[in-house]
Amino acid sequence: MSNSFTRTTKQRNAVIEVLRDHKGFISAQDIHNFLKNSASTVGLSTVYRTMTALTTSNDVDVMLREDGEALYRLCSSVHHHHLVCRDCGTTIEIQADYVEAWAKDVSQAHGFSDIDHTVEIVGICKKCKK
Amino acid sequence: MSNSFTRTTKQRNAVIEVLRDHKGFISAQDIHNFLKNSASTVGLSTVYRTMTALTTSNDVDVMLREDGEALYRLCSSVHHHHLVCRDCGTTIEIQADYVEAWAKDVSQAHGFSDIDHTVEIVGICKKCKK
DNA sequence: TTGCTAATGACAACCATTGTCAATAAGGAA
DNA sequence: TTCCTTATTGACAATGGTTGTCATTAGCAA
Repeated sequence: MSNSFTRTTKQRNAVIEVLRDHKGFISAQDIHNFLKNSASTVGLSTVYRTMTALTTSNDVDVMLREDGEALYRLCSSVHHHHLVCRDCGTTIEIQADYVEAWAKDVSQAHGFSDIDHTVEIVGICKKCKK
Repeated sequence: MSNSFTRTTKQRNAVIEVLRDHKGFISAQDIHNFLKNSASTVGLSTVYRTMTALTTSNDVDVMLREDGEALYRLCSSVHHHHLVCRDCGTTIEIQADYVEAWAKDVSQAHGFSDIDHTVEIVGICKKCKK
């Protein structure tokens, strides 16, 4: 955790706690709702601010759902992609050097520079298949 | 164009015209603004309705910008990915059988089924590099 | 304990998108 | 061509996620 907070607060810890306990991606709204029904309430603004900070420091990954809502997840800091269950949200991090190389090659071949890429695979996991 | 409209209207033609003339992705709001300053005004609701229909019929690709706003683009109907210029929006369609196969392999290896995947490469094109 | 100020939270503001509904117009029938 | 049915439109309201505002609160260093 290499975030850029200058102070430690219980609110932030509560948010990070939720992220830790939650396997898979979760929205800011859901984090807020979850905490509402718990001992430590945290304001919605604070949840958003915390997510922005954690995103900037690369402690969480962001993913956009089809309707545009942002989903967050604690993650390893090395570059990776996701295999996400459409049903339960369970997420597996994937590393794929070949895909990285491919993205680089393709873009260079077309004269593109300063490349960034997104690779997400969404499906139904074994558990939800039943 | 295999859309599911039961009638032809000038509004819809105007929207499709804009998509034709625009190289790269464009938002519904921008299509609306563009038409506002032209001969044929089209209501915002109609733009959205048209985009929804064209998306359903697979005549346009949708892409979500970082802020969650949806961007649209006329496209070939075969499955493909995009190489997009962050600056001018110019888009190149990419086909990559290897990546398809990889996505399938990885997900099967983890017990996932009913797979869908997204691959987007964003960078700066040659023209904008200057 | 005190003081500075980062951080919080309630609420308003923003803005893309969707819903509503009366008015309009496409296009087949007569 | 004219009439009629109804798909489509457009102005406007409503929704909902996200960001901005600002007075109040609370880390934490001295």
